[in-house]
Formats: sequence, structure tokens, C-alpha cells
Amino acid sequence: MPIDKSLLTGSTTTLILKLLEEKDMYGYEMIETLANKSDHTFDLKAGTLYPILHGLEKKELVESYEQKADNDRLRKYYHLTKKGKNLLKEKQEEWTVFSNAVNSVLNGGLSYASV
Amino acid sequence: MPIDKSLLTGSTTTLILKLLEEKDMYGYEMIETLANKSDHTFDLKAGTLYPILHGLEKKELVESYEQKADNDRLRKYYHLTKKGKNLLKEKQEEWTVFSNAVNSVLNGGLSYASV
DNA sequence: CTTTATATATAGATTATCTATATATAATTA
DNA sequence: TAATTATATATAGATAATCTATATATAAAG
Repeated sequence: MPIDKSLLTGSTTTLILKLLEEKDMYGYEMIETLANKSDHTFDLKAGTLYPILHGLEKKELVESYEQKADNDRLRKYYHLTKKGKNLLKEKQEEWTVFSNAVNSVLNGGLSYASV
Repeated sequence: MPIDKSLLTGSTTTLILKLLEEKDMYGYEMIETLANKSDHTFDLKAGTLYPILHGLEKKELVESYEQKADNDRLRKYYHLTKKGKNLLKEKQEEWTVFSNAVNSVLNGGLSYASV
């Protein structure tokens, strides 16, 4: 079932940084990986992702370099910087605080501390 | 730690509807209840809440009526309609799908292996 | 009597994401 | 061989949700 996309606001950057924590990736690969890992709950459009990547690079959270694939196709890989790693850590903590708070309201005051 | 407010986008309506599922409330009360239940993670501004309430009423998800408090102060109470209850149910399911998907990415849960 | 808390309201700004469109090459299918 | 689909990146303009700032009014507290 497709979810209201506005839910993603504020989380997209965190998800992208998280992917890059595991390994360097190119844009198209991120779209596919996110779709797979989320069971297609996240189907980021190219027009959404690329501007975000440009913004992350401008803020020095990621660095990019070009590299040819086996088929000679040129891809633009992104690498997480130290600064990006630090932000990711913060953002993951924010997500925990936020999702616990939502669950507190939706579950009638009970909060989840367990992992 | 104050969280990035953009995370709330798309969830605010769900939280408000959830409060009204328990009992009728007036705006100011919702702001305080949300702050309390979320340990002040949610500190909705009046200028954020009231326009949302007007929108919910327009969509017939809530109904309003005025009532005087003990101190003669006039309050505008909101009541969840049948339509609102149905939407709430949907929104709660959406939240579950969404938060599970985020956790899948952030906790490195699902792998390619299964796909 | 002055400030703070309670209570509601609206206009305008901000910002993240979406839609639509554009380009180009590789791989597949007709 | 030609046409189509998948891969890959990019940008302009639109949309929508929330925030900031401002306004009004009364009750309670200092």
C-alpha cells in the first residue's frame, strides 16, 4: 500500500546518508536500494533524489567522484564525509526520539524504549 | 534535544485525530496534551494548530461546538466524526508501514538476498 | 496595575518534496 | 535494423505542510 509521501519529509536525507554509510553509491543505485530495503514503501523519484544529493555535496556531507562501470557507462558515486557521518548519527537519534514520541501518542501514552 | 520539525510533516493530522478519538478537546488543550504525551518533543504552535483544525472541519473529519468553561471562558471543542475515525485508522496503518520501512533501512534489516 | 497564561485567528514566508521535462547511452525486443 | 525500455543524471516550476509573526481578548497572578 502506498503511503502519504509527506511522511517522508525530514527523513529522506537520513535514509540517503545511511545508505552511504555502508558503501559508496551512485544516485540510481540509491533509488533501487531504498525501494528494495523498504519493500517499495520508498520509491524516490529521480527528480527528488538528485537535487538532494547536490545539496548534500554543497554542505560537504558527501563527496562525489565519477567512475566507469563495466559497460563503459559513467556513474557519479557519492561518498560519506566525516561531517556527514556525524550528521547521520544525530539524525538517527532524532528519528528515535521522534518515532517514540509518535508511538507514545498513538499507543495511548505507552512509550517504547526497547530496540 | 529538540528534533527537526520537518519530521512532523504528514504526522500532525494523525496525532490530532488520535487525541480526539479519546475525547472532545479544544485547541489549546490539544497543544498541551501533545506536549505532555510526547515529553515536549511536540510543541505545536497555535499558529500551526488552528489552521489545521479549520481544515479538518472543512473536510468533515471533525465537528466543532462552543462551550463555556467553569470560569465563563468560551472554548471551541472539536469532536471526531465517523469520517475522521476512518481516516485515523488508515493513518495509523500508514504510520506503521512508514516507520517499519525507515527502521528497515536504519537497522540494515532486509537484504538483497530475499529479492 | 502590569504581566503572564489562556484561547483563538489569519497572513505571509519557508522549505522539502513532487511533477514534468530534458538529455544521453545500453540493452532488449519487434 | 528499428523501436522501445532500462539505466543514469539534471533542472525548472508547482505543490503542500508547517512556521513565524502578528492580532485580539479575557482570566489569573504578581
